[in-house]
Amino acid sequence: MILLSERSKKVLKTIVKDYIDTGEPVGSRTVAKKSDLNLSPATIRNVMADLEEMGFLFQPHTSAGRVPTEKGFRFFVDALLELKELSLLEREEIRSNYQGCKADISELMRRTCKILSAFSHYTGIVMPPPLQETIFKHIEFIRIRRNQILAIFVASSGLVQNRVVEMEEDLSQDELDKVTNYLNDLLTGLPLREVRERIVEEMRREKMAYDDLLQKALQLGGKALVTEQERDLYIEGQVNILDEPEFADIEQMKGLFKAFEEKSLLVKLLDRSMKAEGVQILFGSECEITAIERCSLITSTYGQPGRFLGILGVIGPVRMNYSRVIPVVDFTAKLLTDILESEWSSPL
DNA sequence: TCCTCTATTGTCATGCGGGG
DNA sequence: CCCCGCATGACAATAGAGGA
Repeated sequence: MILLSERSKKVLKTIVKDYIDTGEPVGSRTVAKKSDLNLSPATIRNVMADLEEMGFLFQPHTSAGRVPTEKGFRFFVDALLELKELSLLEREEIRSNYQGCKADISELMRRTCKILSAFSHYTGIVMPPPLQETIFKHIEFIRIRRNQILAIFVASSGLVQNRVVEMEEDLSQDELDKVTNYLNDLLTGLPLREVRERIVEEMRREKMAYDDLLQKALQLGGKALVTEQERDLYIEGQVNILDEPEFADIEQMKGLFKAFEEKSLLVKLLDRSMKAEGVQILFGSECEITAIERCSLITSTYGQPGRFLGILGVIGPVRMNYSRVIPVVDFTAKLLTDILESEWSSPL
């Protein structure tokens, strides 16, 4: 923990706040006026020089004011930030956004993402619960053309997933209906992570019975349901970031949008944040992704402690209104947890 | 391209108050 | 009474912005 005098803290706080408001470097005169310290600009300058030496501030050029560094922001959010509680009205407003989508998990995720983006005015991201944890409810196969079958999987959560499966051998729709019935009998009620074992086990047994169709059914089920751990990511409100002057540079912006597009990097980053409970803040370079190094990421896990289902958050400029966005992320995560606990985990 | 204007800085001499 | 630390106002230096 870094030790700073009360005065230095106040100066730093004033600078960070002002910088968040204006986006402009902050000069000693401004600090002298805006802080409740009754000191002259020359005195503030000395403090600012100290803070710069310690790495909390930096100067874009000699005749400019100071801008907080990442370290400055980090100290600000860790030690100086006063959170502004969401008003009752805002809470109600957020809650009302969930009306009527509780059965469908992808809709739930999409709305959560929209809420995050709308209430923060930045970019919302939500990583849904891993498919592995969902419970098998129903599967349906439809023949599209020779060797190609559309698999429609419905989880008890309401999640629906479509996938096109290639089969070496052709199956008629009639056969597929039998396959459908067989698999539904076999798998209903199982969490997806147990489906693989069940299929393997069943294949071994069916081999003994030499039932060709059932063999194929199991093969098909395996292809449709057993997936590598791919995780989807919902992103909403990318455009909001364009309003920020920091991203006026075209190259910067391109990189940022590319990062939004290939989600795998973000997924990795979010996975890392899954380890800790509650609200977390990562600044630019801490994210270890060059494209978003001018951004910061506020996340929170959702689900019960010890059994997190996923993670959600907001990406915005480092110069972000933390006192507002942190409560939005926190509240949304808790609300989503409640919704999932009451609707989603209940059997069928 | 160059010049002027403006904002901000660092530094320095000065003054003030407390402790020895 | 002197010394020390600290706050302050004055001032020159510097660099970006904007106009000719």
